[in-house]
Amino acid sequence: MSDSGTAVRNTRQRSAVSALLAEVEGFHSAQDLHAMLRDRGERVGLTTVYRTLQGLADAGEIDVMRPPGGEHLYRRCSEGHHHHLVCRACGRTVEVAGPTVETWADKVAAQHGFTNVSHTLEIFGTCPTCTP
Amino acid sequence: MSDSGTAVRNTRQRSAVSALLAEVEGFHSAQDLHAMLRDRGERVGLTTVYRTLQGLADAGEIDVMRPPGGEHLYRRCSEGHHHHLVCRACGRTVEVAGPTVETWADKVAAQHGFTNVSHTLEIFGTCPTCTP
DNA sequence: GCGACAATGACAATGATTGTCAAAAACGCA
DNA sequence: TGCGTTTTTGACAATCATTGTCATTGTCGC
Repeated sequence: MSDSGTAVRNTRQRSAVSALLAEVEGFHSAQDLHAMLRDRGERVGLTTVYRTLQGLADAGEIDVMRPPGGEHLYRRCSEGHHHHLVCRACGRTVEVAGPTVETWADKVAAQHGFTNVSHTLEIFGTCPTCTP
Repeated sequence: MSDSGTAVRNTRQRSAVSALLAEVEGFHSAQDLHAMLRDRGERVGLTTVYRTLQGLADAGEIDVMRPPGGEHLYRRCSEGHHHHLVCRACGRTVEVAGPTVETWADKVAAQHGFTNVSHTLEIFGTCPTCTP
């Protein structure tokens, strides 16, 4: 389940998506990224964008967020595990690291005998700029 | 935005959904709940189930979880704020309270000047029963 | 009891995501 | 380097939960 025969091939489309993610900031939906690629002149199918993003997410190279609004948002993010603080009004995103939370989550899970633990955490609020 | 003229009326359908949620255990999707209501002989439209669940969620009477699989899951849960530890294999759910996390989230948000803060946290793992 | 007004519900619409499958491209190997 | 195998691509259809619509119905204040 880790690196059996599945040889991942290096294609122009995959590179294009990776390159784009390396340049843009903030979260973007798959459709959003697809549109940007087309603006750049890169011809990549929407289906391929979805699949590439899924692959990158599986590989841990990008982060997926599911805001309570609808679409999945993808973002290339810094190494290691961290979480996001998102402004409800303007969408501004701050990356926050939370060793406290990591420890707590692992501890709680262990207390209940859970193994192979992962977790997701998003914090939503109104940022200073958007506060009246 | 809190309790202006919007008078919430007490209807048979709303009671039915509430009553059902009070009896069933674990998380259920809207469609799931709708099917259960029909089995019970309660005639409630799917649209109404969705709207009622939304209302209850807004009022904080039920909890919404968005598992990485698709549908929203609703559950009547204990008072106060808490989170969930979910088994990837069997779906068993454990309610966990995390004062540590609440504090941490609020603190981090405050540090960045965010107000009106809320957060979502789910922990996924494999429960003891499902561990080989 | 009556009237205003929110709630209901059948149905259509939306819209993101996934499935399909033939054609094209990439990589391993000789 | 050339060839064959195998993955990948991409246009389109399909899926499916959720939301919008709007005429009708039921509630609640008075």
